[in-house]
Amino acid sequence: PAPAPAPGGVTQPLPTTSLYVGDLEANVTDSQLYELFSQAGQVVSVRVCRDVTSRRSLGYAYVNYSSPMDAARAMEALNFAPLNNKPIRVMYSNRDPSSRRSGSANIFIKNLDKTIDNKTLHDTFSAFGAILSCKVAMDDIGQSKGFGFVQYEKEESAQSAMKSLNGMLINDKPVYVGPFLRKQERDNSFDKAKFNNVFVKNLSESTTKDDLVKVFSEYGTITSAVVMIGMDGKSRCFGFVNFESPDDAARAVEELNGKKINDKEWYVGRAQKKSEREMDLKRRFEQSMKDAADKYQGQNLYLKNLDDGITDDQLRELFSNFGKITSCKVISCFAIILLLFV
DNA sequence: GATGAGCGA
Repeated sequence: PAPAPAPGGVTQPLPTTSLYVGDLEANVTDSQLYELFSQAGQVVSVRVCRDVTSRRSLGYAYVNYSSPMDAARAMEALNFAPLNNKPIRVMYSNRDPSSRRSGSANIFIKNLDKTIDNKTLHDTFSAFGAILSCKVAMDDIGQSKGFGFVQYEKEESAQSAMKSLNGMLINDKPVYVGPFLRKQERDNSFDKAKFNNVFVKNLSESTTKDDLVKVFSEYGTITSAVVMIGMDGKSRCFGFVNFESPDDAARAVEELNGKKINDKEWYVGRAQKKSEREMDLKRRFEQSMKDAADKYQGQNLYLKNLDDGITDDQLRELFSNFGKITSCKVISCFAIILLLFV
């Protein structure tokens, strides 16, 4: 039996004769495990852990040897061996849950070639230090999903694996190797993502670049500011302000968004990258196409690839000879208008 | 494109 967690955060040496066997298929039995693990040496005991009342398998087991050599041999030989067609995962038993909880030295790998299996992943990543646990994510028929996980014993192994392998070609595919993050942590880090460039819209037509500079420089040093101007030379009533410091940009957004200036309620937010903006526009466009198709099937025309400066009125005039127009709207200056004929 | 599961008698 493994020792209980040591008090006071003292690190216990790993017990070298007790193995934890995880990822068990639900029907795997003690005797199957006994038979398999006996190949590596004299097994002292085997137990599939089960729910106390339902007796259903919890999907993991312990296998104990008397000789550390046998246990080591079993780890090496039987890790990822299939039982009931599912690869088992073998590690030393460690009853101290702290490293599991902290998730330290845990890395994530994606864009893996589908031919890379558990063993290959293990062999590739064990060059950087001792691995506690490793696996390729598989679908229900045992095909690689193209990503996987490695948890090292030591943080420095994880760091050097990330540094050395991120972006490297494995079987001709450049792999991503980065820290493992739970979904929530990923979402949070996106929220806190730093930005310098601020987008401001709903400006009054008379608001100039100098006005923007005046207002925004309250919050920090500005490296550039612009009010976007249409073909007609008039303000398009939006602009961008770039800050030297992301903290200042965040503060400006925080304090200026929704503020009334010259009778206009400004929208102030993080400026989207071009790709983000295009995605957004595309989504909105597809939605408005759907809505319009539902409402006015057969009566509307769609135009795309319009010049930025085209207005509702210009289009209405252009199409007016062909019938009565009930509505004519440029949905986004970048792509689309929708015309409705009766 | 993708971010598991996980420690007993």
